[in-house]
Amino acid sequence: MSCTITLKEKGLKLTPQRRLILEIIHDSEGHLTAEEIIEYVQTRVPGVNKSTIYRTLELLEGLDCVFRSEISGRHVYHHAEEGHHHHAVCRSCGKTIDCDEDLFSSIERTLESKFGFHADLHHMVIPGLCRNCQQKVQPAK
Amino acid sequence: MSCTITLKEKGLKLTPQRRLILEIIHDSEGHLTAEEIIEYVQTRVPGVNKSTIYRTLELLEGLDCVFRSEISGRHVYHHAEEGHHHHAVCRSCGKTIDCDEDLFSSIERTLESKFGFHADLHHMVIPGLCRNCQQKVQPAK
DNA sequence: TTTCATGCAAATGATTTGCATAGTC
DNA sequence: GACTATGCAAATCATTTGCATGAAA
Repeated sequence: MSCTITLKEKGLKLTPQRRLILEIIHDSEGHLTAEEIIEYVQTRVPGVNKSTIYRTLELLEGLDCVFRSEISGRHVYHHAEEGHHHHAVCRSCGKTIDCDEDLFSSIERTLESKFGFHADLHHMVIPGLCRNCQQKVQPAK
Repeated sequence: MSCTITLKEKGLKLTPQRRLILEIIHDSEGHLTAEEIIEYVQTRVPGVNKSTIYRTLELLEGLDCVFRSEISGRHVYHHAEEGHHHHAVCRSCGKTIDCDEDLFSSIERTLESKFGFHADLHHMVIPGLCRNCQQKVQPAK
């Protein structure tokens, strides 16, 4: 993994905890919330502390090994090798659809030319309803 | 204000606190964070409690008197009469540019036809850099 | 005079931080 | 052995909640 090399180059240590966290993010397609990562880490190796995981994630983000974004205030991570892209997330079932990086590029161009605003639309989370959940009856509650 | 009528119709009470909060949201163009609203309310009437303000905002959202969205985990409100629209927010100076409601409509169409995904892109917050801040030298830190 | 709303204080929940100890290089 | 990383516990910070009191209708 390129990340382990990056760690070494920076004089940072490759601890078992960091290996494990890297491995988990690496093996998952799509994004993981910080909580999911904590859960998976602790399932495999009980006793690893939350703080360690948060600190590692912050570190890896700084090294551009993982990208971080936010879904309703929570941190969400995916590994950098996936490249930038967007997620359409179903608010009913949670299913995620990965979308192309340039989905928003026309909007970036519009904002640039209209307002001179340089938008960062690199890893958007798009809320909505997936095909299946649209078909379910939506109770008026 | 239509909101006060809505309150009465629902058998809800029009208290001074609610009046004030409505007035503040109404008088501001653009969005306000919950914290800003709390600050403005307490400047005008010291002693109004945070919980009251949060509860009122929640209530007003339920009545569709205000719209709520999120900027980096924080609640952000604007009054409903402005209609749906989007904000391009400069991450350097905080300046906000209001954008047209249908800025994202082509993306909505793309997601719909490609994946059958029904996106809710009603009140997006678009991070980026405004014209002025792009011109400032970006120190490498 | 009966709901509904407020204030207060305490709870929440994700994330962060200080500090002593332990592990990597 | 030096310096970094970890675990633990306590601190944050925005938001929420329970409950007794107070105010609209």
